[in-house]
Amino acid sequence: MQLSTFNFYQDTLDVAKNLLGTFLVHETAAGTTIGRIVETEAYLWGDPACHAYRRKTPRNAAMFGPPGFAYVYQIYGLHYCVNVVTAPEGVGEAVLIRALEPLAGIPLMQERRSTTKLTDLCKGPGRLVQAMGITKATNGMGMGEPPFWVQPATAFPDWNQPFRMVTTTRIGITQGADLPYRFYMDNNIFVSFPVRKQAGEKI
DNA sequence: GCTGGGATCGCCT
DNA sequence: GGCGATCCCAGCG
Repeated sequence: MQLSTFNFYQDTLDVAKNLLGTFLVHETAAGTTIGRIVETEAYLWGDPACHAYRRKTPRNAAMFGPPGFAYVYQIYGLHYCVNVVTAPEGVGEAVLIRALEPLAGIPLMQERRSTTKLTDLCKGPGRLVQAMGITKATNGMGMGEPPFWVQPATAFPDWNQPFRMVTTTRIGITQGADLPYRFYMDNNIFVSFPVRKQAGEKI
């Protein structure tokens, strides 16, 4: 399998858009899982919803590192979410991966998630983390090479289908709630909240 | 040093 | 659709 050539050194909003259609691969002792990224959100420097907004702490330290590394954090004391760190070292920006279309290692995902329903495996940031076997130990790991990496959309031609991108506001935040920083594949059943305020749309 | 809220999910009704 | 679980840290005092 070719190694990743995904370019993490882009504007964070471009990384969020360009991650759609790429493949997230995780090799573990239990097996390899692969999912197609169908939903992302961008968190920018100076954005009040961004975990790096205030200052560097032990929790958000990975966000301040160089692009292409993982930022994993615990939310609501229970679940974990995974981000791709972007922006130069010292600048805390990242892209949250919110949903995947399960493609390989599905039995392993089903075992980890305790369900066989395909749409319950990776639909939502906490779920995909569990299905892929990502833990807090993944925090700070590189995402450009095994065992955990992003494959460009062209890596698996059979799974690389065309899609239309939808831009909306982000999920579950109060600060910066009106910013159009969420991107997902139109009409994809693995997207977590298909109906949301879209870019330029009035409520 | 205490308090409150958060980039969520699963179970209940 | 509503709620409880339960960790990290910011803000206030």
